[in-house]
Order: sequence, then structure tokens, then C-alpha cells
Amino acid sequence: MPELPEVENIAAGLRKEIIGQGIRELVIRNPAIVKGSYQRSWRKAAGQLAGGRITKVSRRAKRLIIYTDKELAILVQLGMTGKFLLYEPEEESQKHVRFSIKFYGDKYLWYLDVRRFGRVWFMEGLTEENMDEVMEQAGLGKLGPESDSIQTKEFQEILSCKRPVKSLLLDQAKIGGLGNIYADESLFMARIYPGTRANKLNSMQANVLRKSIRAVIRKAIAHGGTTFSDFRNVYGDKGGFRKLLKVYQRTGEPCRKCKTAIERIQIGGRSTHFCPKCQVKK
DNA sequence: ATTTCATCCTGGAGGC
DNA sequence: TGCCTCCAGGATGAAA
Repeated sequence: MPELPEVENIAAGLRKEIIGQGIRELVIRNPAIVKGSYQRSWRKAAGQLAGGRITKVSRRAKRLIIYTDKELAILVQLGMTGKFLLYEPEEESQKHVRFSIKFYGDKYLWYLDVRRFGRVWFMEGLTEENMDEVMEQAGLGKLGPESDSIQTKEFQEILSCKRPVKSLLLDQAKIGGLGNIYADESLFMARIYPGTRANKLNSMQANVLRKSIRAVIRKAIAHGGTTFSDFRNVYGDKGGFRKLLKVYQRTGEPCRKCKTAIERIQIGGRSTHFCPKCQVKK
């Protein structure tokens, strides 16, 4: 589910709502989602965080990081259907709660995940400066540069392989933050056929793609992300970018530019949507 | 060294 | 109503 714009939207909501809040209790209902050094000692992590205070919320690619004043940070990778919701327990009982934080005062934060692809790490000594290194040591995959701020030269190096460009855009070790929606949308904006071998793109196409990625990501953030079924921000609201999608999940519908029917193919095991006229094979 | 592919899950949609 | 198949914003480890 959540790609960079959705995670950024969640992070923004959490920054506003939970920074400064004191943790009364951290309840882990589904310990199987905990990975890393606290995988077996998750109770210890929960105990350690009780009484702590939320100091900062940040994001790296699709990962969300909640810092505390307790030397333990909570790192969450939301998978396909992970989400955070703020609501009172009396309001309604939700299914699929995997862990929750009860704050002093009357706030609660719930982490829900239908499909359980999401994962949580309790990280020691994590800072903004060392995070990439520390995350790798903890067994998380390597992350490429943030997709909305890649440099020209850096991007050309990333493209120097013969994989289909679509697969490359989804590879978090190469580019951090893009998922299936925004990879397809970026390629449409850049008028590039998704199956094109990355090293066949000329420098002008590469630069257009780099800028398209940035534009798509920033616009999606501004519109609160994309909701199909699951995504919600921390208040339970849907994202507003769905109606602005040009190709993703529009198979058979007319291209917004040329009216040709949007097609869907498989690339690297993922559905890929494109306009056969605007994004010509070469 | 790269790259592809099955697998981990649940639930909604649509066909019969 | 039930049963079946297909599909889904992701990441990973094994295999080729």
C-alpha cells in the first residue's frame, strides 16, 4: 500500500499529534511482526518504552521512524496494508490491531495491518545521521536516495544496467520510496515505455524521468496520497490523489492525453499500466 | 553479480 | 448463498 507520499502523510499527522506525548503503555498484540534484535525480547522493548516521551517522527523512503527519549526508536515498514490511526478505544473496535500505544492523557495510537506484511523494529542508537548504516546492521534492506531528490549524475549511474526501467524504479536499494502506483505514473509523465531497458535511455530521457518522479511524488504528497481501499491517514481520511491518476488501475480506460485505451502488462511480477501510444517502445 | 520468482497474508470483486 | 479465481500501495530469500 503505502509509498513515499502515503508514509509522508502519515508522518506529518503523527508529528502534529504525538510529539511530546508520554507513553503510558505499549501493547504488542501480534509479536510476530517484531523483527531485529528485539524479535524475541519484544516485552523488554515495550517495558523500556513505557514512561518515555515521543521526541520526533521522521521518514526514510517508505519507512516511518518514531523517536523517543528512551534510546529506543520505533521503526515501522507498513507493507501493503499497514496503517496508523488515532481514535479513542470507545469509538469503535477495529479489527487487525497489531500494536497500540496508550499515552498519558486521553490519546491512543493504533497500528493496524490486515495482511500482516508490515514489520516493526525497535532500534537502539538510531539518529538522522547514522540511520542508513544502523538500519542495514539491523538487517533491513539497503536504501537508495529519496526518490524526490535524486541528483542528475546519481540517477544516470542508477540507470546503468539492463533491467526494465520499471523494475529499477521499484528497487528500494536503488531508489527509495517509489512503489507500483508512482512508478507507473512517473513513467507515463516521462512518456517512457515501462519495459525499456534502463541503459537504453538517453541522457535527456533520464533527466525527464528524474524530474517526472519528483513532480509526481510532490504532487501526490500535496494531495494526501492515493487511496484504493486500505490507505488512510492517521485521522482515517482517504488520500485525494486517486482521481488524478493517469494510468495506474485505469486498464481499458481512455488515456487522458490521447484517448487510447490504457493497457496492463506484467513486469518483474508486478502489474504495470501504460498508454501504448504515449509511451512508445523503442 | 544480477535478476527473476515464489512466498508471506487477508479480503474484496466478479463469474458461475 | 456458496464456491471459485484473480487481484491488491511490498519485501525477501532462494534459485537461475
